[in-house]
Amino acid sequence: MTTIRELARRSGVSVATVSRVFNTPEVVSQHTRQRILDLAAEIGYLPNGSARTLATKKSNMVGLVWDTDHRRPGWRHPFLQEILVALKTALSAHGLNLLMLAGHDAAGPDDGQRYVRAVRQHNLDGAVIIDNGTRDPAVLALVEAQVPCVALDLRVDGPASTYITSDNAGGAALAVRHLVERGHRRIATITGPLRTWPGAERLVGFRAALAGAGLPLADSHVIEGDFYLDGGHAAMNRLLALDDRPTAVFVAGDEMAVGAMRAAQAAGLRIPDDIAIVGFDDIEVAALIPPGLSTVAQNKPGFGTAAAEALVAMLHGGDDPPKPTVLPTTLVVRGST
Amino acid sequence: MTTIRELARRSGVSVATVSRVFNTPEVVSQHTRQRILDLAAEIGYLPNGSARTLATKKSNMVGLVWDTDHRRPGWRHPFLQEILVALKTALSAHGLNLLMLAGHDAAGPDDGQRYVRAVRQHNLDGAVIIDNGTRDPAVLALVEAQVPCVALDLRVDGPASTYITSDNAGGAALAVRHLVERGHRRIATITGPLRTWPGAERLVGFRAALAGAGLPLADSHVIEGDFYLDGGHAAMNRLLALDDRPTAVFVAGDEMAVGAMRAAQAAGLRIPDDIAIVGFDDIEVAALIPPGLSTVAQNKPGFGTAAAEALVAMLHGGDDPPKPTVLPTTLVVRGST
DNA sequence: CGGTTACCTGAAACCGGTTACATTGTCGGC
DNA sequence: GCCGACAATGTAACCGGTTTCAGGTAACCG
Repeated sequence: MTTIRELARRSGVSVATVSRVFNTPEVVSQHTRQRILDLAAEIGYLPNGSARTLATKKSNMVGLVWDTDHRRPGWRHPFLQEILVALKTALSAHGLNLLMLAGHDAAGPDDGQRYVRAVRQHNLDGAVIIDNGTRDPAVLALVEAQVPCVALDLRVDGPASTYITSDNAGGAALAVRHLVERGHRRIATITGPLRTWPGAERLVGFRAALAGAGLPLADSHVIEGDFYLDGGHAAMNRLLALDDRPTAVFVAGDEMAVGAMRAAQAAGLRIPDDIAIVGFDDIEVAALIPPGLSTVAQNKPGFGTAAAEALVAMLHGGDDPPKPTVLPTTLVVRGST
Repeated sequence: MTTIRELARRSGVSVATVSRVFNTPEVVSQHTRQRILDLAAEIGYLPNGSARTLATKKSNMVGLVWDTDHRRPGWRHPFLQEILVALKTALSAHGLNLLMLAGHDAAGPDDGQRYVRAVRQHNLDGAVIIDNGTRDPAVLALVEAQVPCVALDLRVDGPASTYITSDNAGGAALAVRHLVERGHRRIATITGPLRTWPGAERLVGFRAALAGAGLPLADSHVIEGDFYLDGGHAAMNRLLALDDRPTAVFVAGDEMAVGAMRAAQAAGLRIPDDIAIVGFDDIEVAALIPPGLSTVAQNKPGFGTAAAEALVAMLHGGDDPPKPTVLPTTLVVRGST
């Protein structure tokens, strides 16, 4: 484990000069710089990150806040992996690493300050928050503490935070217009949890698009779901039991949509002839389950890259946080409509 | 940002005593300890992780090596999310955090030492490696550098490393015995990439179980796949074109199995009557795609918890690395057999 | 009552970097 | 020939902890 003093000694300069070679190379003469770099490569010198962080208070690490929903043990994010890949790639291009922060199951006190504590303790430069639908006070504490934050699918608002989200309302409208074009007039919806931003926005877009098409919407045709398969299944059963059963359903999440399709099929209905279904997300199963789920696709890697860019902008820029990013959605038509 | 000196000053003791309160509380008198702890809580003192790491050379962070396969942009791990949840939970119970290391797409030189560099630079205590099928030299360099490592589904061998894997051979045998019980005699297989440990082992188990049942295996009935949907599709088409077409196929990965099912269905075959299929993994789609994919289920969270335990054992234990963990597999029977 | 011993605490060196400030040497201009 | 500007480097304080070593006090013992 060679240190900076060792390298300085061997190259006959002071530690300050060596330090400058790595931090402000332009101020050290071409000649000594090259000599030091060569020697560094030869003896395999690596600056110690902790020492550097201690001195500069910058760690080049950002926290990843992604906690499970303790009320829902089996909770899965529909496309966490795609986000993570894109996020990691985009961050590491800027020399940033991702530290996964311990959630509510961590050791130690859980007073709603756990993320703030982690950030302070590790000198994290910022954080990326992946919403899990629980209104976790620890997350809010993070934006309140003015840690540079970018949240995914969670609307946060603070002097050092911004968020990334899909065009949820627009996507819902795409779905509605598609169904209207197919001739549907009685269109219902199974929403996400309305306390979540995507859940709420997709319903807003749905309502607006229906109104825009001059179509009525019965209260019974709006059922709040939970983004889970079973929830979609149950919600669809309630819709099917109605006297004025809809001919089409916009389901605000693919997982639920799959559950809804199964409920419809179990009830002996044919898709799309007896009932059409449009989902949201475009997860892998959507293409695989017969007759194919038409759905509103989200730009999954876009979340990761946009989050990274926004965060880097905050870290380097310094001034106001970037405006929220709204990722466009696209309609993917398959057999269910 | 209160420091240890500040806390020491305010509580009228030396920094050494404060430090001891947090590290070796038993050596400081009950009375002063309590006083310091109270004051610490009151003014919100948090030990600085970087300073601590600098002094102790322990960071309480472990690296997560999980890189994408650059030859396969869309590559997804079949159950990364389950592993991550379990891993994170189990590690944080021991006060350990997970640092996601930048892969081949990182900034800086890529000479096969990138993970070793990252470990040294951040003083990581160890690493968890999730195999991606590429024989990445940077991963091997990590175990060679004797960084405490535990690998998932990758057989590594070193004085400071161990691995976790499913009982791949046993699982394959479960599948074969199940098919034999159903009366099948001509059983083929679509394997994973044979350079991967699961790919190779599942074939070994398959062969052994067939032999154990006294059944022959034609060379043409073994097709090497790639764990991808399209690969499974193509491989199945090759099997279907054979003169002695098998009546059952053991497909060594669910993703491929789904592709295989679609190929069979596209060829007008009925599942399971014309051809039976057993997969491996038990991913979510397996239950959703009609008629339901019978499959060998892996203990997905088990990978994460076992990895955490093995790593903790290495970090605390100090002596020989723990024996490799082999997680039991179970057969899940659905409509495809 | 003197000498151990055990227990608690403090002083100071150290971990490996960064950086404000001081120093040295060169060069151009007058 | 002197002065100021500038470029290159060195000195040393500092970041916030941990830990070795030594010192002081009280209890215990014969």
